[in-house]
Amino acid sequence: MSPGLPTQMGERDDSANRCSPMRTDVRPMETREPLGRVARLHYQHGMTHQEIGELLGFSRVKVTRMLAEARRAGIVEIHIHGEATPFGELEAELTGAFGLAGAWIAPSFSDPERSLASVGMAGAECLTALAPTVRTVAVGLSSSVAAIVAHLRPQEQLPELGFVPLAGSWGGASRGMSPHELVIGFGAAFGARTYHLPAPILAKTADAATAFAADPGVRQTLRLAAGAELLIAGVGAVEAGSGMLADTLTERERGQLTKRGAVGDISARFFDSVGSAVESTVDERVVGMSLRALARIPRRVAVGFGDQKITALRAALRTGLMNHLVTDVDTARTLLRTTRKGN
Amino acid sequence: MSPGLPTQMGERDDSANRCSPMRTDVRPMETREPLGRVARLHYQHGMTHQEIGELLGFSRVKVTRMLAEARRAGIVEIHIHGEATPFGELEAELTGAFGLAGAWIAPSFSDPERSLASVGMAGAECLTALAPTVRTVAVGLSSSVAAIVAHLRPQEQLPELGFVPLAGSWGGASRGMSPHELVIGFGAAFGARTYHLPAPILAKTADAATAFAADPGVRQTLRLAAGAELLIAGVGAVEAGSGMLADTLTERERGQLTKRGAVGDISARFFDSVGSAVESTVDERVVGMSLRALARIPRRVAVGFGDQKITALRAALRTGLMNHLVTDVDTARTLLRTTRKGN
DNA sequence: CTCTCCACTGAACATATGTGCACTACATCG
DNA sequence: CGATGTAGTGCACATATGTTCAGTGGAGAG
Repeated sequence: MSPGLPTQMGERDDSANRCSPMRTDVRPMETREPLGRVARLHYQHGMTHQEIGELLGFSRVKVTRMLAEARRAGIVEIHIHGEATPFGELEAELTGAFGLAGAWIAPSFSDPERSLASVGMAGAECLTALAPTVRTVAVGLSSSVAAIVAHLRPQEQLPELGFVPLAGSWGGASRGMSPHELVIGFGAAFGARTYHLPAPILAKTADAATAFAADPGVRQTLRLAAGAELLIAGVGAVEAGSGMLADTLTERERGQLTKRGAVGDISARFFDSVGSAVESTVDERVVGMSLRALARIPRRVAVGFGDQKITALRAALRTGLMNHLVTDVDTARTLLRTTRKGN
Repeated sequence: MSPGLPTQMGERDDSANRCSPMRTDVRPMETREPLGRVARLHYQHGMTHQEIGELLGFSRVKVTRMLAEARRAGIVEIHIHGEATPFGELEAELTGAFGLAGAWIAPSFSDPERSLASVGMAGAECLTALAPTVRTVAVGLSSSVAAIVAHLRPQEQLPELGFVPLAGSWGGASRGMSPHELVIGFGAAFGARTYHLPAPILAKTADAATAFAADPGVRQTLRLAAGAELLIAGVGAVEAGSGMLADTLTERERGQLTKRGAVGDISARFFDSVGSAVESTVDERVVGMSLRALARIPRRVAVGFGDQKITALRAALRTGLMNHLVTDVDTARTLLRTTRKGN
C-alpha cells in the first residue's frame, strides 16, 4: 500500500486505473470509491453487511452487491501465501508419470460451467507463473483458454511481453471466443503487446489457405508465434460435441481423420497417438502454425478437461507434444489411472 | 506470487516462516500446509466449506475453523486497493480543524472491545503508513496502542527501524500490556530492533525516580527515544476509570492534578488545556520522557477514543502537542462538534 | 405527452458461515 | 490407577450472506 496519508485526497493511488483497461466497464474513480470504503469496513473492520448498510445508508443487499462488485473489479484482492496447492500430490504424480515440467490441477464440479471456471482459474495461475519468464506467448483458441482470461487478476505489468495467436479466427459472431479477444484479454492483464492473424482459421479450400498464408501480415504473425517461448492451447478431441473445431467438421472429414489415426488437435492441427501430424483435407485448409513448428516452442501448456478429452490429452502428454498441463482433478485422476494400466 | 511451479515440492516459499516470529505459536510448515490448500479451494475456486470438507475428508466445521486459522496466521491476506478510507471526509475535516498532518478513523461499536479492536486496526494502518519513513519510533504504553499490535499483519521488513519505549513499565503481571510487549510486538511485525527501559514508569519517590533516570541504560534508551522521528502514544484522561495511570492515582493526587489544570496525559506526563506540562508529585516520580522532549519529535500520533478522553484529546490536538490522530468515528464527531462551537 | 425499456432496488427466500456446547481421547498429575 | 485437565471434535443452533423476483423510477423513443 502506498504510504500516503489517508487524508491527502488530491493524490490518488491510480493502481486500479492502471489495470482497468482489461475490465470491460471502466468507470470513473468517483464510482469506485464507495466500494473501497465498504470493502474496508467489511474486510478490515469485520463489520457485517447489515452494519455497514446502517452506517452508510445503504440497504444490506446493496452492500452485498457492492462487495461482490469490489471483488469482481479487483479492488479487493485475496492473496494466499505459500504455494501449497490443493492437489499437490496429484500434480507431482502427473509430472512424474508423463515427464511434464509442470501441472496445475483445479477441483472438479458436477456443473460443467463451474468446472470450466475452475480450470480457467488454474490456467490463470499457470500463466501468471510462466509469463514473466518469457518474451512471447503463442495462444491457441479454445473455450478452456478463453476461461483463463476471466480469471486473470490485475498483476505484474510486463510491457515487453507479447501475445500472438497460433492460428486464424472463425467467421461470424464470436461470443468472446475469437483469438483476437483472447490475445487482447491476456495482453490487457499483463500490460503486454498483442498481435493478430488476419485470416480465417479454416479456409474454404487448400488453395485459399495457401494464399492466405502467403499474406505478409499472416506470415509475420506466424513467424512471431513460431519464435514464442511459451505456448498455451486447448487440446481438442475428434468426436462431435467436444469443441468448436470438432463440431465444424463434416462426418466425412471426421471419418477421414479417425481412419488416419487422429486422436485430438491443438489449434486445428490433428495428431495421432504417437504425436505425429495427421494429414487430411482439413489440415491443408488450416491457416495456422504447423504441429512441427509448435513442438519447437520450449514450454507447451495443454489446457483441457473432461472425459471426452482424455484420449487426446494422454496422447499429447505421453508423446511430449505438450509438456505442461492445466486440468481438473477428475481428468487428472483418469489420466493417471488409464495410463498406468498399460495403454 | 513466486513464479515457481506448483509441483516443485522441494522448494518452498518460506515467506510465511519469515514472518512467523511475530506470531505466538510458531508451527512447523507441515501443519500449515493443509490451511493453504483449504484457503485456495475456498478463496480462489469458490468452493463452500461443505464441498471442501467432502473433498478432503474434514467436517464442514473443521474447514470453517481451518479458514479462520489461515486468516489469523496471515496465510490468507485480504488487500484492498486504492486508499479510499471509510471516513475520509471526517478525516479531512479533522485534519483541517485541528491542523493535523493525518487522521485515521475507525468505525465505532457499542461493544467497547470491538471498538478497541477497530481502533487498533486503524492504528495498524497508520503505523504501516508512517513507519517506513522513519528510523526510530517512540512508543507510549496504553491499551489502545496495545490493540495495534494484534492487528499488524506480516509486512514490509524494516531491519533498520527501531522501537523504543517512552517510559518505564508497571510492576507485577502485565496481561500483554507492558511497554516491553508492545515494543517487541511492533519490532517483530516490522523485523525491527527493539529497545527497553529498565525502570518503573512510576517510582516510589521523586528521589528514586531521579536515581533510575541516572542509570546508564535508562539514559541511553531515553536519549534514543528523544531522537525518534515518530511517536505513537495513547492519550489518557485524569478521571478514574479512564485508564491504567488514572486508576493508579490516589484521590489526593488526582485532586492536585485537576487543581493545577491537568486535562490528560501522554505516557504519564500530564498536560493542561494549553498543552503545558503540569508539575505535580506524580510528575516528579515518572521515569520517562518529558513533555518538552516529546513535543520535539516531528510526528506525534495520538491514539484514543471514548467520551472520557474527549477533553484530553482535544487539548492534545488543539495545542499541537500531538499532530496525528487515530480514533473512532464517534469520538471524531464529538471532537469536531464540541470544538467548533466555541470551546 | 405517453410508452417502452432498462438499470436498479429491496423483500423474501435459500444457502453458507460462525459459535456455544457437550462430548471424546489422550496426556499429566496426585 | 483413577482424577483432572486440555485440545480437539462435530452437532445444533444463530447469524450472515447470496439470489431471485417483482416492483420502481428515470431516460429516451415515438
